Amino acid sequence: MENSKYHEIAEAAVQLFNKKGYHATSMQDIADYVGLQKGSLYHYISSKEELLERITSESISGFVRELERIVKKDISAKEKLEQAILMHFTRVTDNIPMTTILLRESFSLSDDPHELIKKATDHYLNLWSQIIEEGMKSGEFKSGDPRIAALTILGSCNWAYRWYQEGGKYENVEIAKYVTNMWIQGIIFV
Amino acid sequence: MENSKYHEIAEAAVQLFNKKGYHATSMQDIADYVGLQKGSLYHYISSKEELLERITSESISGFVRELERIVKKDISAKEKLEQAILMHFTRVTDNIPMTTILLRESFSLSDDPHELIKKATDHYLNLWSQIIEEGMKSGEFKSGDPRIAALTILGSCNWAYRWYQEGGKYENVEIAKYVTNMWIQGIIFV
Amino acid sequence: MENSKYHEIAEAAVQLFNKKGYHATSMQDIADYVGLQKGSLYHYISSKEELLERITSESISGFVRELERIVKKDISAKEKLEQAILMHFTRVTDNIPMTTILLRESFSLSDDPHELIKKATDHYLNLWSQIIEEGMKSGEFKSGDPRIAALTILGSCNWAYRWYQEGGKYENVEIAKYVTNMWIQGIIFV
Amino acid sequence: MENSKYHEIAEAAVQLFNKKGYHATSMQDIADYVGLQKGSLYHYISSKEELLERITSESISGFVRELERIVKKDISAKEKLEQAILMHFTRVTDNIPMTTILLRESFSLSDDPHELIKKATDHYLNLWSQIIEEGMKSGEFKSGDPRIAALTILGSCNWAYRWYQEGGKYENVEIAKYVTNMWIQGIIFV
DNA sequence: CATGAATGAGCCTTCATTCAT
DNA sequence: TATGAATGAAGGCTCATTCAT
Repeated sequence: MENSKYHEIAEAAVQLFNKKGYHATSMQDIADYVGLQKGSLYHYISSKEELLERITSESISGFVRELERIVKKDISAKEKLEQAILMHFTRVTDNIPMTTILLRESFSLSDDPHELIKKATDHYLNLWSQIIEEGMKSGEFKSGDPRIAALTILGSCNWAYRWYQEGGKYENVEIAKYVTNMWIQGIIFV
Repeated sequence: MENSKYHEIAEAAVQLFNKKGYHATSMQDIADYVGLQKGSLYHYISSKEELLERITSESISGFVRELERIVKKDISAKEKLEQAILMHFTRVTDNIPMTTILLRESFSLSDDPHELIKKATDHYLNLWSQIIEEGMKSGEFKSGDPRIAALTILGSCNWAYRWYQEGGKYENVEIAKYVTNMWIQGIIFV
Repeated sequence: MENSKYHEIAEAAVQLFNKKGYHATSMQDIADYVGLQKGSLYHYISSKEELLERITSESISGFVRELERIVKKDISAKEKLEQAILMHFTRVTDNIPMTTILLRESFSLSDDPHELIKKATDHYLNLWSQIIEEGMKSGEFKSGDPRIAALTILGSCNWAYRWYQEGGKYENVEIAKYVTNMWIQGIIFV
Repeated sequence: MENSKYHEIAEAAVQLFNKKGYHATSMQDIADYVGLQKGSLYHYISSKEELLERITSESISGFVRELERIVKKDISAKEKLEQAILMHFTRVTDNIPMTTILLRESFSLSDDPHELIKKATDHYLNLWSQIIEEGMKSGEFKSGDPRIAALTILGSCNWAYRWYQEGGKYENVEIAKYVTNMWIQGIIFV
């Protein structure tokens, strides 16, 4: 209850950073959005960059948390990959504004916080690679470079932050399944 | 020879926009990079935004030009798709700075030039969809939504602007072939 | 009390625009005058031009307001003309800086605010013409073109912004009466 | 013939200073007008201000020259005044751009050249005052302050630079005569 | 808590002028 | 003469942040 004002501000930042970009959003914009004077924002946050830090780190943490859960499961690599793609794609598309900020704006962080995001992202990538490597070793997947495979799959899902629109022809889960299928079986008929 | 100063400036912009981002790059930065006073830049360009316009539109034009060449060829849809992926991936990775600016900064353009980029991008996407639709109709490809397939494949290649590094373990062409393979045949053993 | 800073700024602008001209006055000059940083001025105004707009429109409004009062009176055209000349001349000379800005700088406004000033000025001229036409119709005044007569009389008074100096040989009201007399009776002995 | 380029430049300055104002006119504007590069202008002039100096001093000189001719004539003060008003009004209206610059922009000159214009203007005013004083002494004119009378008459004529338009209802000479009449006889029926 | 005045650094851009060619 | 590259100072304005009230 007490933090509610902070969350209003963070939500304003999410919406505005998403829409206009981090640099193009002013503290004035945020203050207007929540109905405060811009000086008052500093009772809740310590800087504009802190907002970006929190948004991006919350965003990446969510991805990591979910993937860790999947990795730990006692299922085949193929099933893990299916679930990972499904999770990642729906998470991107369920939360376009935050994901957009994570993917497009985190490089605007200054060195230290940027490093934190990069580390989390790296960890996330490692979890992906692990799944794929597991499948390659077990013979489920064709052999190849697990890291590059992971990056490629991730890229294909991440990109959705640029094109997916709610209320379009398909639900995001449908698309997620389609994408999963493309990855698992390829696009060509055997 | 005569335009050389303009090209120096444009090149400086490419490097700096890539490294620091469009908003975080000042005209002073560009001037320092080329060894002029910042006022002097305006003999060669009319505004900072014009630089961004030129860089992004040159970048997208290159992709379009190459893809149009492929689309026109008298080869199977599968071959077109292979060539398209190869072309797109290598173009992204051969020219990381420009592609980064196209993909990350073009949304900082103001409305009119932004619209131009969006139109060109749309056209590019249509060409991709066309190839895929062709393959679906001919029975080469599994049926599905061509546009979503195109966006997914594109995303997987675009993302390389974030992770590909020259001088790494593999040449970009090798990776491009690997990615093509994953898309064509899937990641799973039959 | 609360607006006092805005008024200080406006007053500074009046003094400086009068003395140096609108273009030759910088925001720095104004800031120095009121003892603020130039960026701080923008808490009170939205642009340099806005200052000019307000000054000029306030100035012309005063003239219009006073003349409307005179026009409505139930007195002869001759008396109205006398009062109008007296009012206009003393208003010009009581407030040289503002009038100077109105007369010398309003053409520096951009199109839309300039149009507003021109409309108000036109209205003011029409009121003058009305008085004169009235006198011509009633036979008080020699017949002629009322608009040109009005412009000529106005010019003779306006010009005082260039030469009248407080503390000179005569009070402005004395001069105003003299000017009125010249207009009413001419300069020649009958 | 050789000076023709200089005169082109001066003419461009007259047109542009009149239309946009001295400060709002750039050397680039002038260069464009005459079809040179702005650097090339400096083969003909030494500075932007010099242009303003020449234009204003040429303008005031013309007025002085003409009035001196009138003052020297062996005619009555009344006739001199009539001729002076006619001359001044037609000169203003025959050459609106130059007169506009003289009347509106000469205060933008820096101290020394400004002083020259002020001296010439003062001399011009003295000639007017002389005529009027002569008439007052001879009993032709009502007695009063000759300088103030002169300034008032001048103002009424000068103002025409703001409102007179060629091709309007009346020729400027007609208006000049009307103005003369108003001054000589007053606006009221006896 | 909230305000809003104030800061000070920085931004993009303009411009009169100079000068080597 | 004419060019056009280059300067360097200045201009109006924005903005994240601070702080007394």
